[in-house]
Amino acid sequence: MADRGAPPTLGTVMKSIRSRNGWTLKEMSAKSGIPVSTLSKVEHDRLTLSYDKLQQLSQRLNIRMSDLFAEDDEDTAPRVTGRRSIGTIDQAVRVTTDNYDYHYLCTDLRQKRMIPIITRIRAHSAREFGDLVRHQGEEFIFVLEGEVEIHTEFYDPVALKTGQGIYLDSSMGHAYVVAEGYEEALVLGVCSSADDGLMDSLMSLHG
Amino acid sequence: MADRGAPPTLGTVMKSIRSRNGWTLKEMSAKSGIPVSTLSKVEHDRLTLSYDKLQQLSQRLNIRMSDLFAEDDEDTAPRVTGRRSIGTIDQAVRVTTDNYDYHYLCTDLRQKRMIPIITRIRAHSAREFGDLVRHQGEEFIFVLEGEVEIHTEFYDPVALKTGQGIYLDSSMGHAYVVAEGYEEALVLGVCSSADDGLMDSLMSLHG
DNA sequence: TTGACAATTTTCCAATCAGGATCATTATGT
DNA sequence: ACATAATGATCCTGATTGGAAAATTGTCAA
Repeated sequence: MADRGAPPTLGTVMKSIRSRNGWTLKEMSAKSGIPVSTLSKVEHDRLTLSYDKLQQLSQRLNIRMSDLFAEDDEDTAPRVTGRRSIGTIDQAVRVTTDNYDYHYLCTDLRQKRMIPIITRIRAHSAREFGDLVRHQGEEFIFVLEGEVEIHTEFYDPVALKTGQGIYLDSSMGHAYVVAEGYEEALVLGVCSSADDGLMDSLMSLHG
Repeated sequence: MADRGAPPTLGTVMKSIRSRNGWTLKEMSAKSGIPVSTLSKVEHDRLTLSYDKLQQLSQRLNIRMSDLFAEDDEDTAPRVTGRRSIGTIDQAVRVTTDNYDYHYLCTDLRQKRMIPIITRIRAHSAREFGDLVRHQGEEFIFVLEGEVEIHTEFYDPVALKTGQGIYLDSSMGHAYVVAEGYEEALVLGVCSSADDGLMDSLMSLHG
């Protein structure tokens, strides 16, 4: 049944969690370590919880954060099948760092499983690049122009010509630099997981 | 990045989100609607946020709750820990269908989250192509050579030139055909792997 | 049905903290 | 020196926690 207008508050969610498990406020209080009075107030929307309490709740009650915040429940949210986004480099969201020049594609599409990024590489040596980069997830890099040298934590450096690609575990330290004899190189990268890029350490380390 | 003992506070998380996107506090403030002073305090762990602010943040910044709370998400954990695979078109696993000529890259790497495929397109019209294709997951297609016409279930056809890409929900019917005036087209596709059943459905539909 | 009586829930209150505005200070880069 | 970014220091209103006291609800025997 359609998710009728009722905007699910934290109180609603908490109450449903509690009754679903047949707990009294006292029991829930014991399990969560949050006083009965507070729980009561939350359930009546006279109060919400702050970060620490939410975390405490999620941990002690063994529930996921996404359960506390009303996110699409496959029961209530009619899965909109059919989204798409066209990505061109000049419509891309551009982010510049010392080593890279990122062009995030299709940023209008949220919550995607993969992040496509066109990247211009500037560094010409591992030394110039600096520390290897690590982040969550996996990535696939495909060379569009020039030639790229892939440095990783556990392998010897390897060169990729235009038209070649590499797939790697992003949590393994890695760095892409322009190969000998080239000024620049352009690659298409696709990163798995968490929306909106995972290039955190890139930016913080080399921004 | 190894999940070293560092206790992931809200401040830590927020800071990494911010630097990952290359935002200043001011920019992040504008995007999120939360004052700079508050953001600064949060990042320095002199403050946390309460339910409504967290929700506001997650909505305005288009990030998921699970990103705000650093919970190891199996969604983001690499399945190919510390591994890599180089993919060239001539080492690819080739699969031929009526409409496409697939070159599966990096097939030596199992259990990956994404499947990179170089595809040569032969069909020149939706009619010639036949029924639209549907399968689980999402895909990003990038045009390497020629020009491609993207037909989908819910959108008008659109043409992609070399260097352009499209990201779409694969469960929406789709078909790629060569655009007018071109003999063939070559695209790089990356499919989110829901895992490996993909190859089967592709092959059964067009084999 | 009524009157204990206990369990559960809600209200009340005090201490603390979140949230925001403003000004001062310290880099950093132009 | 100048603009921008980041941080710190106040100050203030309103929200949050949590303990304890009231109110509600449920149970059961007479």
